[in-house]
Amino acid sequence: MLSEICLPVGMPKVDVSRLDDLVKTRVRVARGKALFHLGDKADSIYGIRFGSMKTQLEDSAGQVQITGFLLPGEIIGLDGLVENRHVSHAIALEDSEVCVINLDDIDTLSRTIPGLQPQLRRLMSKEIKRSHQMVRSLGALRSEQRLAAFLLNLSHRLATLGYSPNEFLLRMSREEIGNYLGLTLETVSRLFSRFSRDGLIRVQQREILIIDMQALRELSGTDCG
Amino acid sequence: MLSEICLPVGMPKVDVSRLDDLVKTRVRVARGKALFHLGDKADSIYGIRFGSMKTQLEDSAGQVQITGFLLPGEIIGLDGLVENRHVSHAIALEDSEVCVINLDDIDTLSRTIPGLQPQLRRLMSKEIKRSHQMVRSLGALRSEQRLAAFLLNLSHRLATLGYSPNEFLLRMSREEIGNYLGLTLETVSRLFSRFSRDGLIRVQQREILIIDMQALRELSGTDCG
DNA sequence: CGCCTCTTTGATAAAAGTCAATCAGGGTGG
DNA sequence: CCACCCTGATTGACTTTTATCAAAGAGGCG
Repeated sequence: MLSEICLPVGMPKVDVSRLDDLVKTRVRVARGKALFHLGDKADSIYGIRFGSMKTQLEDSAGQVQITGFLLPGEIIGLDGLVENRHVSHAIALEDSEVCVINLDDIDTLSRTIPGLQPQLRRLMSKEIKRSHQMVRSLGALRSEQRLAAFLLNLSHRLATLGYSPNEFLLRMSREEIGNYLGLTLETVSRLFSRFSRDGLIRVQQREILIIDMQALRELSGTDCG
Repeated sequence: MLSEICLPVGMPKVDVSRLDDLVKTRVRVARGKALFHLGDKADSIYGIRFGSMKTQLEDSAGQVQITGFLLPGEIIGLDGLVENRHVSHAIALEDSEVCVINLDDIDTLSRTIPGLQPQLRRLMSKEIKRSHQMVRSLGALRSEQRLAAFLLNLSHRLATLGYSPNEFLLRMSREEIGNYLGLTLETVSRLFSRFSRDGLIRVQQREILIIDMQALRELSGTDCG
């Protein structure tokens, strides 16, 4: 159950009990607080149990680039395993809880659970794929396409979690969306207004109601992303 | 030696001979030809031995987004391990050779070589990190900063390989650079001309001579990227 | 109530894209 | 061997997109 949240894809049932050893620790992170900071020692990765987080890079001048918004079941901290130092900050968008997966424990357990390493590889590969999609979005799409793709992607992930794909609450500000999508907050706001005017969505502050999913898809020029 | 090209970072000497088992196969790829295509079965990753390649996404409309330019010693195919299907194309920019690393072999060998899985994890984490840097470049930097960072990054990687950091040959067209950086080929061309006019570089077709590395660094507003 | 943060909207400016015309090299065939 | 052609690169004129600056509106909370 817990394991399914943290390492969800395709494990045989028998192994699940042993997998629980992996996720001994849970950590709560209050809204606005950091799970880890750039430079922190990274000997674990984290699976979100509930809540939502953002990860962001920060350069020497203090300028920030958000690289992801994470939902329950998704894994955080995969970019810190090069030198075992986190290269980004992970900050909670709302009160959240994560489970801690120690990497040495993975290596130990993987001696008796052959499927474990390929499993972790899949998770890392998925993050690479996601990140490449992000590059595509920023490199090839115009602002309205990016925002449409962003909404569809959120919608899709929320649906996977059993929530409504049509109606949801944004956990991030216009500024954070803009930063993530390489746009200014004003542009994001204007696009929301335009989508609303064109009957694609209803938007009131952070509440989103998707009215015309198909039109959004066509606008985004992509499946999700 | 060969192993160092393919899995280069920090392995104890004793293991090297066994690692050679990993890289039994080498493949040559002629300029313009693909090492693999989107949708191909992905049971291996590839280390570039010599030459250079690009990886690119392609959407249903055929539009392409280049996600990376790869040099010798770098690993290709890490984004295909989710469903064991490649999600990108890998195309040689010049006549190249790669070594093939089978993933099942990694899992088998890792039972006797404990450092192997963490090693692969580092490689994957590095790709995630690189990709996040790319997101930052596309999301937060202006065109001239992106191109400056691109040149510095190439310079740095070539220096690591023992080549001159100041003088090198671009293996990709203006169009490919533009695609990669989210710019048009005209913008890339204009920027090269401007950098040249401002005395930062000398450029003749695809030959690049970096004259003022420090100024490029300041322009890019970053260390490398 | 009033302050504070977030959001919306407008006017204007800057950045980068588009369209179009040359220009330069490299290779091919006469 | 040289002219020509084809691809890739440069440059210019103009347009579109998006950012910037500024002001006002909406909620939420002390």
